[in-house]
Amino acid sequence: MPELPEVETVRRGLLPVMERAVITKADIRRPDLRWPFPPDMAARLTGARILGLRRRSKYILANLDTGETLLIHLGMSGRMLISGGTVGDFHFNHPAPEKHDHVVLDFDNGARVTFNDPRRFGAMDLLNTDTAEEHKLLKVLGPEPFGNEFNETYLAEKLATKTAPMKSVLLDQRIVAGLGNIYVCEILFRTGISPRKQAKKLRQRDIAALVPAIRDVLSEAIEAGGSTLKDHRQADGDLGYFQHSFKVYGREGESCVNTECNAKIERISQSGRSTFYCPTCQR
DNA sequence: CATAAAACCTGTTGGC
DNA sequence: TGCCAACAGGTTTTAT
Repeated sequence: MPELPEVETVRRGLLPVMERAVITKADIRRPDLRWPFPPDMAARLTGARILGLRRRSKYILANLDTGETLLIHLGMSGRMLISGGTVGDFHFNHPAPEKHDHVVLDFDNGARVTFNDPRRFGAMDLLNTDTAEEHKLLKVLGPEPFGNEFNETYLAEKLATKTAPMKSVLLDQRIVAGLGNIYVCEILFRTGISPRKQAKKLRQRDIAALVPAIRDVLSEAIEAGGSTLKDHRQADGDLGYFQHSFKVYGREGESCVNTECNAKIERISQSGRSTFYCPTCQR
């Protein structure tokens, strides 16, 4: 489900119910997702107050007042659903747990946050807040696309020696963090770069164009509340809308959106993932 | 080291 | 309607 825009949308949805709230109960309904949970995770979460929620790449990080940070990754199919709480005079009840509801957190404000993940590629872990960046899952990440570290000079240096195709390179979280299959396709279309193009063969002007294109596509997607394909929901249950703005993703066989272009969008497979692109507009 | 393929899971979809 | 293959938003691990 989630690339950076979806994760950011989920974070923003969780913020009003989780920030400053205390976890009154942690129901860990199975021992693992992608990896085993810390065996005492429930005890370490219970009674903790959430001081803040931030995002690093596709990870949500909840800073606790216990000196620990709760790390959350949604994998391919993970969702965070809010229930309960009080809006005005109206009190909402909690629904019974459903299939694939793996972790249920209750808060002192009456709200409940449920982690649901059918494919279980998601993850949760607890780490020391002071050394969070050293966590094995975080230390391998490249710069945030919106950060100052990510710029034309940096990208040019990273691409200079790579023989891999641009599609693979932009999916590589060590180069820039947060992009996934959908948004890489959209970014390459917007910049007119072929997904098959070897990274080292990019022209400087294309490298220069990539930096703002990455930021623009991600910003627009966040603005739209992410993309809803199969199961992405904002934390409040609303749908994202950016899927209506896809220019190539999922459009195999359709006409290219450029009116002066007569080509059809093609789908190819690159390192096991589907790539959608216009063979005429992207060179 | 760089790159590609396989692996982890379950659910949905489309073709026959 | 039923069955089965293909595919799905990710990322680590294993192989080449």
